[in-house]
Amino acid sequence: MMERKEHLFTVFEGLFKIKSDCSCDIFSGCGLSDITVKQIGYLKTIDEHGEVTFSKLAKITRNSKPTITEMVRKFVQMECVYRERSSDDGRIFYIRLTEKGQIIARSEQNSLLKLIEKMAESLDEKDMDDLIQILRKVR
Amino acid sequence: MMERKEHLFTVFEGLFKIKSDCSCDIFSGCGLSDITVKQIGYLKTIDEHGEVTFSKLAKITRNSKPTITEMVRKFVQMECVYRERSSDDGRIFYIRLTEKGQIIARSEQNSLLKLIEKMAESLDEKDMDDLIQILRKVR
DNA sequence: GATAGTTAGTTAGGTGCTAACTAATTATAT
DNA sequence: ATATAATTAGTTAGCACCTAACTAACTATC
Repeated sequence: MMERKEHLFTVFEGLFKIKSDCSCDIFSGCGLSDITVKQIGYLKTIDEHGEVTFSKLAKITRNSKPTITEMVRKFVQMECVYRERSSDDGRIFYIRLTEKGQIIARSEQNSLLKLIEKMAESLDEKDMDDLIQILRKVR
Repeated sequence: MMERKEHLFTVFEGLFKIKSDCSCDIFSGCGLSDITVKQIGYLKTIDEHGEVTFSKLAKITRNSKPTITEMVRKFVQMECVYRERSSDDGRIFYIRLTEKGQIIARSEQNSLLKLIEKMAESLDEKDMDDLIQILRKVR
């Protein structure tokens, strides 16, 4: 039993490594190797709330409006977001993710997808079905 | 095939979540919920090099000695390391990990181990063997 | 004299704040 | 309908704190 655990450990260690490498590739592919965890978190928040204004983001993240202004300025500079003026209210700007911003915001899913792709390349359909059946039992 | 990938995605998403939660538990269990990625990295470096002095750590990490002094001061404060004076040379201090420091340094392995334990609880021996056989094919 | 580690002072960048402001909208009075 | 007061959206300026790192100078030890 101990040996099985060791083998499992080794095998999963490898999987986690692959995913981590995919993640790094995503960031450096976007020219953002040193983006911070906080910044990624904020991009995810913007992604999760489709229609987000400065005031709304300030409320969601519990930050002040000037903080959001500065953050968005940086993201614009990094080409992760852009401002879109509302047609209904001349004061309002929506914060929109660029293509790059979306990639970063979804880096977690994207790197996991890459891992799944890699697995699909190496495994046949039976293997995958078995894998799904087995792993479904883990809570 | 697409459906299999989706199922795999879902199942692995769950596994990654479990591991991530284990990781967070480890840090907050040590009273270090807000330890930085850099700090964890340095503790790992200290862990990997058994016998490490200030000069050596400065060399390994490509930092200046005062930087190491300050970093170690913080880690001492966080109760992650302690200084051990060399008996051979009064100038030399070894940087040693405390129990807590070791836990943090090995948080990656520890959280993965917790995940493996959790899996061992849910799976019988055949399942585990199958799992190992299947996942071994992934490169 | 050379080396191990420390202290003093500094810089850069991330993260966040308050106070004050402009521009735009809404509410109210006439 | 128009004018004015009040409110709201977002910005600018200045500041604070933190992490991470540096150089210069120093003390202790070999």
